[in-house]
Order: sequence, then C-alpha cells, then structure tokens
Amino acid sequence: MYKLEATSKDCKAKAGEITTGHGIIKTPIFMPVGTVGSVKGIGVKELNEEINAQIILGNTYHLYLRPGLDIIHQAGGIQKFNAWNKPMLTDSGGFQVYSLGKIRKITENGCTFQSHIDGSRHEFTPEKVMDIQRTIGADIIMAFDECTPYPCDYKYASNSLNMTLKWLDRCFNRFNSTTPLYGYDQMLFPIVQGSVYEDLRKKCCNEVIKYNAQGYAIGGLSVGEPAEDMYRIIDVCTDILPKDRPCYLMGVGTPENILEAIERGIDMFDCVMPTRNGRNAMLFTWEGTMNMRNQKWASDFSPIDENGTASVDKLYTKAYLRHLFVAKELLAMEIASIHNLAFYLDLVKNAREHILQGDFKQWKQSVIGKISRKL
RNA sequence: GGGGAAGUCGCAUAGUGGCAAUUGCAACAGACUGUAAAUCUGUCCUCUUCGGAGUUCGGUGGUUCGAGUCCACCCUUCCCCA
Repeated sequence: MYKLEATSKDCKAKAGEITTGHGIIKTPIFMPVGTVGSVKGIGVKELNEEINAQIILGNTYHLYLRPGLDIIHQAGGIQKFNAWNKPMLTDSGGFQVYSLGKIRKITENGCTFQSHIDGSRHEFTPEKVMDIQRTIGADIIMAFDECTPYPCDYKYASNSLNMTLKWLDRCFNRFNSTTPLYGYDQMLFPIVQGSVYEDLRKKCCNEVIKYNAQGYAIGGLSVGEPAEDMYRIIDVCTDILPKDRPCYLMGVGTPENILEAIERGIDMFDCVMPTRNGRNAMLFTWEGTMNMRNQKWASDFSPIDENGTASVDKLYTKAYLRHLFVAKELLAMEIASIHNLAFYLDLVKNAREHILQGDFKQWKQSVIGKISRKL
C-alpha cells in the first residue's frame, strides 16, 4: 500500500510511504542489491545501523538455483532465512534474460536458462516465476519480463514488449490464483518495457495500469543508452503511471541518475553500483567520486568522507583505505560498500526532505554538479 | 686453487640467427547501472604530430645481409671439489 505524502512544488518529485508486511518504506528509496539474499560483504547489523537500509533486493533466478526453494521454504521465507526481517523485493529473473544472453533461450512459453553454476537447464515461465517468488516470500515481487538490450531495433523492441505483456497477464493470473505462504501479503509490480521508443513505452504504460497494481516498475533502462534517452523515457512513463502508486526504476543508477529520476517522479531504485564499484575501490561522496586505488591517496590521512553518515567514514583515513585496497584486504571492500550504500541512502533521504520542503529541484541543481565530478 | 652453471625492460621468467623482445608479479590509470564481476580493460625502455622514430638483452671486440641468440676475451654472481 502506498501513501503519497507530497509532490515537490517545482517538479514531479514525490515523497511517500509504502506499507509492507515487514514494515514501512519511506520514499524515494534506494534498495541495496542482495542478489543471493545477502548484500555482498555486508551484514544485517551494518545494513540497519550504518546504512539505514529500509528494503533490500533478492533475485529469483539466483535464489532458485542456490540455496533452492526447498531450503527457503523450510526456513520460513527469505527474511527468516537471511535474518533481515524487514521489507524485501525480489527481481523476477527478467534481468537474467538480458544478462545471461549467451546461455539462455527465449521460447514461446518462457525462457530456458543454462545455470551459470553447473550448466544444468531450467525453464522459467511466468507461472513458475510467480510460484518461485511466492516461495521466496519477498514483500514485493516482480513480473517476469524481458529486459531488452541497447541498442535494440524497433521491431525487436515491439515484439519483445508484446511478449512481456503476454507474460504479464499470465503472471497476474497465477498471482491472483495463489496465496502468500508466510502470513503476510505480497505485491506484484508490472514492468514497463519498450526500449527507447516513446510510443512503445506509452502503449505499455497504458496496458499495465489496467491491472491496478500496487506499484509499477520501469525496466529496460540503464543498459547502455545515453542518459538523455533514459530521462526522456522516464518522463513519458511517469506522465501516464498513477501518481498514487510507487514507481520503481529498475537498475538505476549513478547518484546523478537517481536525482534526475526522482525529479521525474520515481520512488524506488536499486543498483549494484554502490556495492560493486565499492568492491572495485570507487567511492561516491557529496563532493564527487574517488578511486581509492589511486596513488594520490597514499598519504592522505584525512577521514574517508567528512560528510559521510557511516561510522567508517570518520573512523578510517583515505590513506588506510587505499592501503587496504592495494593489499587486497577484504576489509577494504566492506568499508567501501558500507560507505557507498550509506551515501546512497543519505542521498535519497536528503531528496525526500527537500521534496517535503517543496524545493527539490532547486536543491538538486545545487548538488548535482559536485557529486558527478572525479576527485 | 680446480670444476660446473648463469647474467634479458622494478622483480621473476621466455627466447637457440630476422626481436622493442614471452609470460607472471609489482606499479600506474580507466571501466563498472533490475550482480555469471573481491571483476574486466589499458599503459608499463625513451621520444612522438600516435603514422612512427631512436636506443636496448653484464662489458668489449669479432663472425654474419642480419646477433639477446654464434665466437674470443674480460667483469659479476651462484653451486660443487680442495
């Protein structure tokens, strides 16, 4: 259930609340990605106390392969299994239709994957993906879609969209004819596709709103298209999608992308960037990004991030963090991941405050130049 | 003192007549967007208008159209025997 609390006076930016069986999510929100049920390198304690995460992601394809549905079911659902015990969202495997391009085959019925772990073959259909997500037990589950690549010619995008819409209908049929397994409700979000083509996106938005879903997602962006295309498509979609439902922009993005998308009416984000780039020594800050492997930090004994909200930001110095990365210490990746996620959550928290104040766009203008530069 | 082995771009390695010269590490930089990523890419003798140009393989001579590679001597290091 979503409650729209405010819309910024100077743009489409929304602030709201999503109520789930595991608690309330204040939007706009960034959701750390925990593909296999774990946010890489980070424990629940840090997610709660350092990062202030409100909801995390899991992935249907990955959890289905490992540990498998039987284990998750025995555990009593994913939030019992991973000890997070707060809101979760599972992606459907639609992204793997894209990212596992070479080891999957799209069929009329669904999609056949070859496991990236052992090569075994598995077929995902919309029905099966609903059943799996019922078993995993996330509060928000996603429709099974094809995330189209970029570039993508019009004909492919159009055909793919038609298939995704057929799959969506089958998803809702199965979703509506089954019940949650663990005593709390699940919400199914449709995913808008249509590549960078405005007419396809409009068509898709008009189709998905017929399901009167609890929330909607925009997929198929941040796959290599120019940022301007992404912003243009978001605008087209959020003009059609209902304002009184949360809108989730899948897989986005950089801090700049997130602010631009919030301005255009997006409520929810997820992205591997803060964790993956963190593991690869890149830090995001209000002042810009830093490559912590760079020689220039070798004897910089200032705190990692003076403006950071996580305790690691002031506890450790840049020079020490660089040393840890150069020495390939695990701690480096943990510190960077905590820092980046805390920054992302701080970013959306600040955005929310300015939406509530009504000056989001003005505030965004004042920070966007800084956060994008390289230090 | 006698016998044997070896010296290659930071380190370690390849190379047995066509070589600016293999590979690994280190170093330096870049990428990463619903995670097949603690990963991947590039640079790594000097200069460059990025087309090339110039100097290189312990040293000095020599053989050869051509030498890191073959020959002679010298220097250095390691191993074995005294």
